[in-house]
Amino acid sequence: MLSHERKRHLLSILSKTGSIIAKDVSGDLGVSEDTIRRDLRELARGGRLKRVHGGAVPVATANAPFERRTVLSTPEKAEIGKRAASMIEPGQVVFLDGGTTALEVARNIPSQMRSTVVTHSPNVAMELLRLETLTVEIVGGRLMRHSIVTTGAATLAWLDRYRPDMCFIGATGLHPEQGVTTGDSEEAEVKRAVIARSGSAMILASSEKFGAVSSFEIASWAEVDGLIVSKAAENTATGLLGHLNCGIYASSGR
Amino acid sequence: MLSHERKRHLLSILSKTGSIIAKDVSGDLGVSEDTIRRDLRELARGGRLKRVHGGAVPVATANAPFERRTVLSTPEKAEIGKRAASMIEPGQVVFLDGGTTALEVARNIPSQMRSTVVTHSPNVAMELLRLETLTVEIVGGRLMRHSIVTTGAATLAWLDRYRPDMCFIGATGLHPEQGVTTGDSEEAEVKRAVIARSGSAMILASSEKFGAVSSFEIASWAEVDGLIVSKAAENTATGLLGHLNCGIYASSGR
DNA sequence: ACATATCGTGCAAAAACGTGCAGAGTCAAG
DNA sequence: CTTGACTCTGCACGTTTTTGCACGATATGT
Repeated sequence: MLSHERKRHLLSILSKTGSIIAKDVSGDLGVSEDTIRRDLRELARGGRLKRVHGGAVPVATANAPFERRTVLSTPEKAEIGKRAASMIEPGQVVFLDGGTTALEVARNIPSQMRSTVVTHSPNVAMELLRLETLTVEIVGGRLMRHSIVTTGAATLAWLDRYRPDMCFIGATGLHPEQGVTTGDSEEAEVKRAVIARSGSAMILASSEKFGAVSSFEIASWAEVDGLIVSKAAENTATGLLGHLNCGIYASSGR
Repeated sequence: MLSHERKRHLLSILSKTGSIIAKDVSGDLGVSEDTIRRDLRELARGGRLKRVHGGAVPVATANAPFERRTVLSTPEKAEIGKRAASMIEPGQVVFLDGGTTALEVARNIPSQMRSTVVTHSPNVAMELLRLETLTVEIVGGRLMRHSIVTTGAATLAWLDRYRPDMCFIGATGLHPEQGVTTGDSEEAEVKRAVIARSGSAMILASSEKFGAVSSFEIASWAEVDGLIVSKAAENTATGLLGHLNCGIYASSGR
């Protein structure tokens, strides 16, 4: 057995069982403990594992950069996400906005779904990679630190290439007279542009946005095709916005 | 038996069993060990395999199923990342590739750095958001599931808008004669395009890539301005690639 | 604190290595 | 057909790497 092979075997044991006991391995491989110890020392020098008395353990998993921003997600948002995801048909091209609710949409797309999702949010895109049969496209541009979406002239120019069947857009204000609004002008521009190019426009509407108005208009109600709300918020939504020519799609509950 | 035939046989053994032991093969084929060793040396020179004491193993790249997940980041990559990050000057526009080593570059950029980083990898972009004073831009396109970068015609078209001062590019093969290579043609195209548009091109070179050749060329050595390596790998790098007109930038150690 | 297991280092034998060289085979020009 | 240049292969020889063992030092557990 080649020494290189032996080292690979050691790393493989480590990743499978989480630890190495020098004596056991030396028996299994039919070489002396000294040899195993030497191998372990060299691997440790290369930082591939951590040497301990009696054997070795995996190197400290201090680097867990994932989930660096533990997104606060509420049950309501998850419910909306599930309802929105259920509207996606195979073969469609769908635009998905950024934000926590849109992330919930991504999380609830059924596996094996065969369609194309376009997004301008890197963390939504990362979440979508979970789905093996999905085509994911990212719209580039300058990345906004707070909302984790791309915006700006570049993003707008890029968007011009897409004509999605449907889009799911987040908003911070949903007011019967003031329309759909959000708090950042750049983001509002992107959302406007997406809605203008989409076959149908769905707003992800968590209940705390009802009746609120933010500084920048995304769309009037005439431009919006549907509102996705939780079951608990259905009545409130209908009371406030039901007279508008805009479908209200409520989740069936948990 | 012809030497060419023998070499094919060697490669076939390698792909089947994952390693070659010179003595065994020489016995099976009825030729001397010297001949096998010569063959192995030549194949290694061409980057088709990696020579080790006692025989040969596959060149360290794509076909390592279990290492893919476990070896997310090694100390060597972190070291390279730190060295690369230290080369970024305030005010510069820098392109950062995708991949684990590039991610380490992102992690090691000092806070308060005022420059612009362009990347086609959403997870690198997410990491860069840590830096409050940095401007981050994403190059859009179709997202590759495996490598987590965007590629394709859209990405290439978009790249045309950038002229970075410097770029940091990952690769899976670094061979004195075969140049810089990687395992996916779409990714190779993007890397090529970036290098062509950058003031200077730096390759993130972890040691297991030395002497390896992958299927698609990224650049010849003439097009590359520098190689970033760990301290431990500096001598190997100089020995193998030092004669090329290409700077070797070693980290100062941990 | 003491017994036991494990560790690191120095050392020597064995295995594998690279290199130079010579014989055998190949091929093309004369 | 002969000759000479060339390549491929195996062998000899000195060098390097790997490996197992001995021995004193260090860590672990009761």
